Amino acid sequence: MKRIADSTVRRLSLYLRFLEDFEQRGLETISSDELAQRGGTTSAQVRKDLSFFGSFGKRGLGYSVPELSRRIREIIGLGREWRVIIVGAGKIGAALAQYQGFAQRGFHIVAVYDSSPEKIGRSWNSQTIRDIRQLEHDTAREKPDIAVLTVPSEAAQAMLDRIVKAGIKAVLNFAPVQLQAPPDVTVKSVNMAMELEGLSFALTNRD
Amino acid sequence: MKRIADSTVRRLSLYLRFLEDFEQRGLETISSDELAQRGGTTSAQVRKDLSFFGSFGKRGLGYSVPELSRRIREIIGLGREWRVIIVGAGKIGAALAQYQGFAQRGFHIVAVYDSSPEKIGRSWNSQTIRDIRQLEHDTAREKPDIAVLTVPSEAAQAMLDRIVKAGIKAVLNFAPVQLQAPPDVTVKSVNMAMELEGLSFALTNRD
DNA sequence: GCTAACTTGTGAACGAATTCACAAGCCCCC
DNA sequence: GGGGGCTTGTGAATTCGTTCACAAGTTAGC
Repeated sequence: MKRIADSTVRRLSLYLRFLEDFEQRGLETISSDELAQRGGTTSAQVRKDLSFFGSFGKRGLGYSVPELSRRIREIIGLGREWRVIIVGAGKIGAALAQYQGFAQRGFHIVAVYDSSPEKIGRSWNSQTIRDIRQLEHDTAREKPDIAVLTVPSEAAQAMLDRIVKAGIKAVLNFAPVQLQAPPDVTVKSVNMAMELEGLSFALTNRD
Repeated sequence: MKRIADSTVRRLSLYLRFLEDFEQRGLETISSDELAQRGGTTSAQVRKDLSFFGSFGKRGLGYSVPELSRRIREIIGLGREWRVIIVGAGKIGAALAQYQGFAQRGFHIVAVYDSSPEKIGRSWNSQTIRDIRQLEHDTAREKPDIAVLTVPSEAAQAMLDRIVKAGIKAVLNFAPVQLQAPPDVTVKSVNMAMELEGLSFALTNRD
């Protein structure tokens, strides 16, 4: 299959959100233009994005909301449940663990780890915080799909190495550092500091 | 000035982090290639990024770590303190409010707002949570530069409109929705759901 | 069944961002 | 002080992503 741009996948994700909204309101069809307006893009972009995966619309009419919805979910891989572990039970980990949006989309938190003796054993939103030393052992048995990494920057690379070695192929990193991983492991980073600096730049370099 | 790509600014932010690291370790000079390797890019990319703003290096030698560091800080606009307000005192807001990385980079949280009577008045990491109804009044007086938006999705657009009307020109949004703002207002979004779906896509569409 | 009004799907044109490739400059050592 | 070994800065080439533009298909109304 032709390589799909990251930006395309992000937009699909966005379209899906609108489609679910439309679905709930009982709307039957939607045009690429309506989708584009809500997503802040163009109708050509929407059609191009979808065309990488097939042709889902009807000329003259638009797209069937339930069908397109289903198709995008399928493309993104939301048809199944994903098993997620959270590594690092700090403030961000806490916020994530109880964030409802995850479960809704099929991302189920199956374990939470930390290294601090005060935290290990404490209960946390229906999860007991486990000792990080169990990571490899648990992973071999429970086969999580995705690791969310919320440890301090200094520890992030070493922990990623352990996660990779344990066989997990997808990581969402919250530490504000650049991580190195083998090519068969996908790492996405959420870097608030970087976003803030983007704002700083925008405020500083106005015309 | 020529328009600078978003990706360029993000990389500058990244380089700066490495430079600060080098600075602390007392290193004097660094080459574009070393910077590139840590940042997961190429030396040509590094040099091109910098060349938009001037020529800071010495041929044959590389870049002076302290000087380049200073220059990038200047470019990004980190020479001054930015006044930040947090709108929405939920779990994510809490995690952000106590995140030390912000203050280190000159982003100072000057106020936290919420609409819930149980939260208003409570103290929170050296800030008292204020009534959201004060937003316009406070903003006129305290002139914050940046608003961090951590309210539920349903409330996000309406709150953004208020923030914009109050005269704030930069917003960091954590609600997983697409927001509309006038062109003179910069909005950056951190969307964890979207990143997770990116991972789902990557796991699903392996070769 | 024909026409008018729409909307999709997609090659082609365009534009933006990255990579290439090399001249120009600097340092060190002999 | 001249040569060899580096490294920058930058036009040119290339790759990648977006937008244009239009043929082809669909629906509705008459």
